[in-house]
Amino acid sequence: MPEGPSIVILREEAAKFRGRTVREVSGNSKLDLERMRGRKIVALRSWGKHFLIEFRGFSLRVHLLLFGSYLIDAEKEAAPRVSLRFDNGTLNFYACSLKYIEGPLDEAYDWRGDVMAPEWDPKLARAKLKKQPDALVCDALLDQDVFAGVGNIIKNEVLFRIRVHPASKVGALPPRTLGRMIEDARAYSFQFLEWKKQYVLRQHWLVHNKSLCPNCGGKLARQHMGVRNRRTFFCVRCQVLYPPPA
DNA sequence: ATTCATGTTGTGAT
DNA sequence: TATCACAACATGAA
Repeated sequence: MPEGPSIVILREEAAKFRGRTVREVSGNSKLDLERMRGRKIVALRSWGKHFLIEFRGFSLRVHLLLFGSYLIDAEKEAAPRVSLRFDNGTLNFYACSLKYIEGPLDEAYDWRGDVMAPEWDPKLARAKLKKQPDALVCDALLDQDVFAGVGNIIKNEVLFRIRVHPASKVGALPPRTLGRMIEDARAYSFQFLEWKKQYVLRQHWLVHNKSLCPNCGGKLARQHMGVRNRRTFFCVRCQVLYPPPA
């Protein structure tokens, strides 16, 4: 579920609850869920992997983490972390992290950092990357402060699409290559969104969870890499390492 | 049956 | 004080 494009789908599916009043609330969250009862939803928004239910004065932030899920107008056996009932349906979240955001969302979030947002600002991303020249690109793409919404699948696919080795240093990328990484982080995220909506995302993976390079036919490398130590799939022949090994 | 993974936060050690 | 490594969370797919 949980990369940025999937949260956009959630936001679109939940849009029918905008303007609706919470009639019933329940769930096993430790938060004071009662706070939402009787309150009207001002907006349903998202920032990166955060799904935001905005009320007047505060918002509920839902993060699906690795295993989280949701159901609209449906239930399952597992106990919901939070269940919101409206006159026109229900919104259920399972195995997720909840948090209240106090005050206006525009003060809590910089929408320019969300790769899925209309406000996305590639120049700002470049400026942030300039401050971490020693970071590996496989870590930089997962940095939610730079690329909010990018997750491990998008990371792997983008690096293959731009033919950059995941262990490359941010500061060693030629400026045009860095520009392509920033551009493709957004472009592929929207491609991901379209494929996911059509239920054909998985079949379009080029390297993620794959064993052979679609470009040269060679065996893909698979290793846990970077300070985040996440699964990384790449082709040592087709993806260029910056700086080049000595 | 067992392992592992689209992710983040908090804790305790260094 | 700051940084780091790891545990915890929790569920379905392979």
